Amino acid sequence: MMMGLEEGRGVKRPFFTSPDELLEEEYYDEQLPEKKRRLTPEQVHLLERSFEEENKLEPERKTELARKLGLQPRQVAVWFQNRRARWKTKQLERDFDRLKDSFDALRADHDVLLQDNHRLRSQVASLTEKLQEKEVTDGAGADAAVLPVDVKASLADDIEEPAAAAEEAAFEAQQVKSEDRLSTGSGGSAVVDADALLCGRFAAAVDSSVESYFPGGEDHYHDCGMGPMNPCAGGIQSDDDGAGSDEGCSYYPEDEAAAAAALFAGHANPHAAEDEDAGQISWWMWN
DNA sequence: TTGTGTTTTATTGCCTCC
DNA sequence: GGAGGCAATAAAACACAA
Repeated sequence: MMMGLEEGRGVKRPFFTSPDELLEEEYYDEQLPEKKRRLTPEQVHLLERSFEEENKLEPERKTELARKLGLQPRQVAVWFQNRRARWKTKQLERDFDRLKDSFDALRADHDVLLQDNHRLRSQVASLTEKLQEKEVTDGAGADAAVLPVDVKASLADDIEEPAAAAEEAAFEAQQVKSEDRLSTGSGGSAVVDADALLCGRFAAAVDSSVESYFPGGEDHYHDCGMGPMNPCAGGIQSDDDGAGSDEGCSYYPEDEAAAAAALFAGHANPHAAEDEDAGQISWWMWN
């Protein structure tokens, strides 16, 4: 069915003929329609420059470019379509890397705070033990002068409660406090508050991160980098230019942003963070 | 040389906007 | 309803290791 060039014409044409040659020989008009041909470096360069200026193609610009390049207007349109798709793919990879870095940093922060939590619990247990020994040696009634009864009861509860239950309480506290993270909280132990605070920080960081990655507006795709040299993206460069000039924005629509935020918010739960190796984080982040 | 993976060009079908 | 955009996909061209 598919006939090769050599079979069809007897001559194998080099792929990188110049635009002039293409024009002179009415190259594409004469070619077998089913054979794909790569564009010349000059053609690609001009197309890239045009894409940097504006990634969408008005009809006049399309015909003008096609005339300059010796291509069919349809080919120019297809090139722009594919170029937008490549740009979007790269942007997706950059967004993923940024979010992963943010998550890794927050997880490290969380781990440090969990260690602090554990250390402080040990201190509380040790001090309470000493207090109880002192009660025994000093006799009944002396403890009233050392600590109020309700404080001692609270401490004892904290010590006796299993770690998992304490963290559950921390998560619940976080849910309550997440709406007012910066207020000076009271009620509940400082240890638990620290954990809850972390959850709040995580959620706040995710909130701001997601907000920055998925900025508001009806059309992020066009607002961030897909438009003509917008300041957010810092301009669009060709892939050959290497690093992303079009970093810093996402093309995610709002519903996808919300989904990503929801996934992150799920990990404001310390249990989820601890179990993440087998949990949804690993699924989302590394699959 | 050949097998395989990647990139590029092009098509198709669906969707949205005017 | 037509034009144009996008996602998914096919297929040719290319790169490269064995």
